[in-house]
Amino acid sequence: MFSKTCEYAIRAMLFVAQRSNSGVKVGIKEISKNIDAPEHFIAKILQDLSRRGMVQSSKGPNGGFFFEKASEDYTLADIVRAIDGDKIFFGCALGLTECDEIHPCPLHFEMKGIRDMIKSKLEAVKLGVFNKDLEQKLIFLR
Amino acid sequence: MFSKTCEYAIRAMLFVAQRSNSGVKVGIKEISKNIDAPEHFIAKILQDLSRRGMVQSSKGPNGGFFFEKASEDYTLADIVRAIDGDKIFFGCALGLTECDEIHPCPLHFEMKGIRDMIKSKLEAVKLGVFNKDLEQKLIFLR
DNA sequence: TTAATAAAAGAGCTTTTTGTCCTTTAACAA
DNA sequence: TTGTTAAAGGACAAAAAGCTCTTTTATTAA
Repeated sequence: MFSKTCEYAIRAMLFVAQRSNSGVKVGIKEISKNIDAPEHFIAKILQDLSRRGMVQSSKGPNGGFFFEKASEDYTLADIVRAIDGDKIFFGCALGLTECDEIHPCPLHFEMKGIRDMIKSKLEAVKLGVFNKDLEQKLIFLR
Repeated sequence: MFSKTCEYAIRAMLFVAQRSNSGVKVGIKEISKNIDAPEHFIAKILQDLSRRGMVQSSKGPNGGFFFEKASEDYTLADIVRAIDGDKIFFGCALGLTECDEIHPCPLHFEMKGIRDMIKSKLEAVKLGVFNKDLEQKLIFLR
């Protein structure tokens, strides 16, 4: 469904969101441990998201990744779009380059609804909404 | 959503289904042209599906791929399972190795419904159902 | 102002996926 | 039986995805 990179990205961002909520910055090592993902790899991914302004970072002692208030308004759909593009929302399930209402693949109409559902669900989920459930260990990132 | 291999597989099988319906065997070249896919690559894919008995083939002049009656009862879900496995139906959207009702990832419950929909839709579609629409060019494989 | 810390950046490696090519085997027809 | 056709099989190549390592830069605190 998502690329591995995108899975890591979402898990990392949700983790930073939760910790950032308590006013703390988190380093790569801590993120890596808590979401069970390769350290250097998620470093790259967060670097990328950081350049896009979707997460903030600071270097040096007590540095790490964190969210400014506004950043918590990003949705899962934003992350997916940043990492995987919008193929999952609009691409053809059978890989046709042209696939739409007037030139549909056999699954076009069946899949339309599913894609729309995925899109609207991911667009409805802001990064901060899982903070409490994560803290209470009702849901998990690893 | 599906691997490229799986996209080709579905398109190739739907094409064979339609032609086979008219009692004709189709060669790799013709399939390749009609679904716009690399010749040698889909040869491999069909070889694989043929070994599994999901499509029939014969060598030599007038040889090619075709369906025995029973083969038209295979569903798109069967093809997907044969090529990509059942990750798309049961895997965790965020890539957790353990993700279920008692140890869910943040998206577990949201995604459950979507996965079930995909599964039931693909399981409902037998290979032959598109034959007429394909013939009438209401839907396309390239 | 120096040492320590932690992210940024760049280069490179490994594995998987996708795609190609060549030889072999089976079927058929002349 | 011999030549032609078309799939089967094996080996290999290219590209993308996933992952690692090392150096540089910025920040902080002693």
